[in-house]
Amino acid sequence: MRLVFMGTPDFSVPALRALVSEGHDVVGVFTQPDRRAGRGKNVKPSPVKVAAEELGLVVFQPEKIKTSEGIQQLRALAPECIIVVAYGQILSRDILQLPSKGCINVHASLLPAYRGAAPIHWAVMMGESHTGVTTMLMNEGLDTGDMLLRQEVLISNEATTGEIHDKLAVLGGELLIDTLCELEKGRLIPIPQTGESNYAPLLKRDHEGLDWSRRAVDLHNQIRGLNPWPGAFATFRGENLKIWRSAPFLQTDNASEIEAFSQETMGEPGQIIQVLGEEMLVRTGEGVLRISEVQPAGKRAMPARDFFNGRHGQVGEKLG
RNA sequence: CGCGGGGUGGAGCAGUGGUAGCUCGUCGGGCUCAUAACCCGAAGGUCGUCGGUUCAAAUCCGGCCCCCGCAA
Repeated sequence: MRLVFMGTPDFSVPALRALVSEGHDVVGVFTQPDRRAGRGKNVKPSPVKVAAEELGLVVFQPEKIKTSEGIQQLRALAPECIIVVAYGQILSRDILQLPSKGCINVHASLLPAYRGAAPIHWAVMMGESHTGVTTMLMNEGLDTGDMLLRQEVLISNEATTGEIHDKLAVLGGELLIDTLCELEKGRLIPIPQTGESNYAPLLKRDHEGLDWSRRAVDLHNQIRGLNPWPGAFATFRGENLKIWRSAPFLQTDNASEIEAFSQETMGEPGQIIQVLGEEMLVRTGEGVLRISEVQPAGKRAMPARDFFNGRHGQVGEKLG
């Protein structure tokens, strides 16, 4: 089938590669323009652009695809179907109607849950036990089109957004191939999205701060949900401190730790109860959080104990 | 030239001109029913790199390499 692919970040790359290796005719790839990004503000191509060029595909990077120029480029390619995987631009009605077989989107959630820009982050942060990928026929709403196929995955209690992201990126590619296969056979039955939906908005700075009066489990979900990007942070002696790895304290843990747990009644949320092994034990609004990996500004990530040692930390000091 | 922090024994840090120190770890010994707790002792560093200033540099000056936070 004659396809146009639209995508931008790492998440989109496995899908693009899958299309090519399955022999689909990808006649053009649309991705966001190169932007100044990172330290030093150097211009960087998107991951999709890098992959597309490596695969020898033609790349288009309109600033706004819905302008007449973008639409003309697209029309000239005469795609039968447009595949969209995290492109980052809204497709207007005339674009949606351009391909005869419609526009298919791969979205990283089990729709209608977690529509929007950051579905994986939010699913992990909310402590969901599972999530998945869904393919759908795009319409003008935000992730509201009729669903085609879906694939579920489990989110373990320790899983990070990064791990789920990588898993879903690959599964998304596979699901896309299946979807196209069924589409060609005319066997797809679009299913309207019904039931409760919610949104997973773009992450903002205030989603990253840790509030120690929350429950240890919730804090842990937030921490792994923001790993490896952008990272949850607390403060120590007024300086920002990213918290990368944690675990809520469990009663099944060993005896010496239960002793620590008993001290929970003493101290306030955010207070460092003690340092055990590589971990700092911190009192929260409910339960104790074990913090194992942190990163001060300007430094690389390190075991919590090393951080504590280097600062000559005192038990009883508080994280903000 | 976007803003900024940093490269010091295995780890994390202190140390702004006069032969390097702290916490942890490691090794040996002791205490203990026991311990990641406590006590005693020990090993381990060309202070990122190249060059300059100086009687003398981790500390001052210049070049280079590398790591990271913010912002995007």
